[in-house]
Amino acid sequence: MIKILKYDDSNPLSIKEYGETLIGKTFLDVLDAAGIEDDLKQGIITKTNNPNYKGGMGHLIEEYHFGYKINSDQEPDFPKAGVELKVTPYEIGKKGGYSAGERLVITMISYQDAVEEDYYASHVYKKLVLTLLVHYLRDRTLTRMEYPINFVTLFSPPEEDLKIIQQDYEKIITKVKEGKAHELSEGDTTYLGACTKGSNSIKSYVPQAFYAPELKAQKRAFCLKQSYMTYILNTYVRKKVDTYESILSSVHDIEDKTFEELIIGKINSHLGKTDEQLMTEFDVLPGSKSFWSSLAYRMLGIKSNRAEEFEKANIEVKTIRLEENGTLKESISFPHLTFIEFVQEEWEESDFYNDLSSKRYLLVVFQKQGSRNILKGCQLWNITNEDLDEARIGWEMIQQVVVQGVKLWKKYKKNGIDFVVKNNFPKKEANRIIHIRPHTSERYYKLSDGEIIGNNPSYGDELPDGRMMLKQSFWLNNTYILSQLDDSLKR
DNA sequence: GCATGATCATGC
DNA sequence: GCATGATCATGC
Repeated sequence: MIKILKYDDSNPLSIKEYGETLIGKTFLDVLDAAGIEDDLKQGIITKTNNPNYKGGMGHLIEEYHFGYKINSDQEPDFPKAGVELKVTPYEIGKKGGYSAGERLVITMISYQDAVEEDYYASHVYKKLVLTLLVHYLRDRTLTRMEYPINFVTLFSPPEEDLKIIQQDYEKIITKVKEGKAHELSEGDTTYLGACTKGSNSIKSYVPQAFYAPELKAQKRAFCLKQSYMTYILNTYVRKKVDTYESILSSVHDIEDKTFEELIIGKINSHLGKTDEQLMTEFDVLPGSKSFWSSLAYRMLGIKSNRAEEFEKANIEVKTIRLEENGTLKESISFPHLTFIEFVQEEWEESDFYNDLSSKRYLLVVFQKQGSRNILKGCQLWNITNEDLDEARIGWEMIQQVVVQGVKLWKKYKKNGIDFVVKNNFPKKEANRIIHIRPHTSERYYKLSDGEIIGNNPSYGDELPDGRMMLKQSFWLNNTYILSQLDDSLKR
């Protein structure tokens, strides 16, 4: 049977226009519109509603709206038009913010074949240079078939982004060529990442057949990072104008150096200056909470404390202040956890894992010298897979304590009146990478005998057994951060 | 000297 | 109202 397509599959605009007829429909509506017979329909619904059928949403649109059979070859979905179709979720947060629900997977990284050296001729480039983005709202109170499709957008990354993506691409294929695919991590790069693929991490390790057959590496795919997709969603899909200042003034800034070199160069051009000198130079007032961060952003040429590229790349600026003797007092905090969710999480799906593995830091290092702080330099840092695995052990130990029931007891101070509430979480030295600690304005506990400590329950977090404990956050150990700094920053 | 529980203070 | 950069106070 020859199927007549309802659009011109060699014309991107025609594909887009036909795609736009999806807007306002749910996945169920799409099936209905396709006139699928009832008995067949029930099977499709069951299959698509199964959360383990990850590609289900996309397959349904390809097959029942656009009317072509899915393929897993590396060409764009509409080869004659050079358009790739991506069906991808977005979410609306508690405060009304829109964010991408997932990273956008482009294509697998092959360990079987030689890498594609020429970026512009690569499958990655062909697939991401022109994409029809179909965004549906992932509202978890509904079944998958009830999710509404609300945006259809023909998207091409801007020139500057394509250049940064090229630099990311080179970085990834270089590691693969060196037989170091096992060292790949999504945090290594700026917009284009090497994300893990395959549900069970043990099973998804395969030999690096072409470049290092004796070494296994986790299966990975090229992807556009979730942070990047969130920016695209808000700027190009929803067309909101609340954009951030850009570090790049044009693509020329990164023609003869990489984006990373550009960033590091901008900071390092101020090497050896004191906080006082920088303060005067950039007219930043001392005493504010954002003082250190402001200095860093001004050195990058940004007037606010947000930069477009950093939002897209999920890069966080952290100023590190070393003591005169070279030690580091502060640890780095993460958002507080929610115990009820925490006890049910698997490491690789956990909030903390997602945060820690996808985040990259621009560490801007100062060292105290007398009453001043001297700029020692900066470093783009993200955690290695090995250290991530060590963090997992710490995380699991903490999780075990919550599962078994945290022990809480009062310890009175010498005055016999004041007390602190102690707990049996693993101590900081129990794990090289992370520890757990509170991070709130006040304390709040509800003990097993019903006694309440504190005034404001919003500082407490419910334990699985109904008691409440002061909200807790994961922290990267100060000693670990210090160990990760380049030697040149510590001298 | 440092870990740990706690809290201050700012700014989104 | 809350998250988070920053810092404190106690006690081992």
